[in-house]
Amino acid sequence: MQGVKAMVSHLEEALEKMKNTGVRITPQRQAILTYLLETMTHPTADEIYKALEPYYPNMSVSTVYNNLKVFIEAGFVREMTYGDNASRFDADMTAHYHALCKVCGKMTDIEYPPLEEAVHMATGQTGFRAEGHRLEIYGVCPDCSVEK
Amino acid sequence: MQGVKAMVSHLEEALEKMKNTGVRITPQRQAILTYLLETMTHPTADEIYKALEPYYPNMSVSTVYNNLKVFIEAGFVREMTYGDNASRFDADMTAHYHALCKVCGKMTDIEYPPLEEAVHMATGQTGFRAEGHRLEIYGVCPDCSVEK
DNA sequence: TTATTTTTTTATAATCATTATAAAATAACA
DNA sequence: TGTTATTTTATAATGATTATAAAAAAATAA
Repeated sequence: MQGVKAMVSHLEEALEKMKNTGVRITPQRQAILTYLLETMTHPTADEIYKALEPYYPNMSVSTVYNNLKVFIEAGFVREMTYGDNASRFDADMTAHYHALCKVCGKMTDIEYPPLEEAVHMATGQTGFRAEGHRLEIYGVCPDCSVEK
Repeated sequence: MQGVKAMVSHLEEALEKMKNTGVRITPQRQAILTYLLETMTHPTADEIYKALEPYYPNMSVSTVYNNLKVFIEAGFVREMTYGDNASRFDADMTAHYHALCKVCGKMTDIEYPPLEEAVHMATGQTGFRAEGHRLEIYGVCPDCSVEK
């Protein structure tokens, strides 16, 4: 949870960085970024769009998507992807985790002792009743590291 | 990595359990499950469909989806979801993890020391060059635990 | 300032994974 | 064998995201 002060400075920092890298600071961009910094709910693109629609009556959903991509590339925003790839299925029900290659999309098993402690701490902290968890490493697989 | 022996027994076990719970063992079901047990590539629904198409020329994609759901409910298969929900965006770039409520969809922050060790071990094991990682707890949030 | 160029936004259509629906096929059971 | 329940198929619908092209806005040059 970040305070108002940190939030404002994050906004200023972001605007500064955008200015320096030649990315225009449009009203829509400022609104989307401000909304993301203000809200704690990890909104979807559509939620952002709906929240800003009253203030920007003819803003397009594309604008939200386009600018989210800009922010992600600039490192201001992080995406938790659930929507742009197909689900993958695994018949190995033993406890294990996965590494995903961002180049070729390959998914590799990781053998690692279950993160009981982390899960326990998380449930205590959030009050969640945990039914499962996933750890995923994102990066480049050895095959894709070779070339280039 | 599971051996052929374990695989066969998993198949038999699954077929047995299906028989006991009144789920019919159709050729398509057996083919999908066998393929999932044989392959190590964590295939998508479409990959499964394409792999089995030559042998079952008029099988439908729906059949793949339907039966994957059956297997998941029976506990034979696990789904790594990337495709049935919208992405969520977070402007808090500090290292933290998330808990997701399967009832209301709410996403809650978890403060936890970064899993450096797990990531390090994973990169050593897989040869991946890691650029990031995610830990997610799945379960029911306190609000949704109350009612029912 | 005005004209020109570049970037951004908008509106709309296209794509892709997934789900819903209903008819046809199959299997179980009486 | 006839009847019922389940499963498969084919097709359409949905929903998130991306692509495209024209319009608008901002930056730059003259």
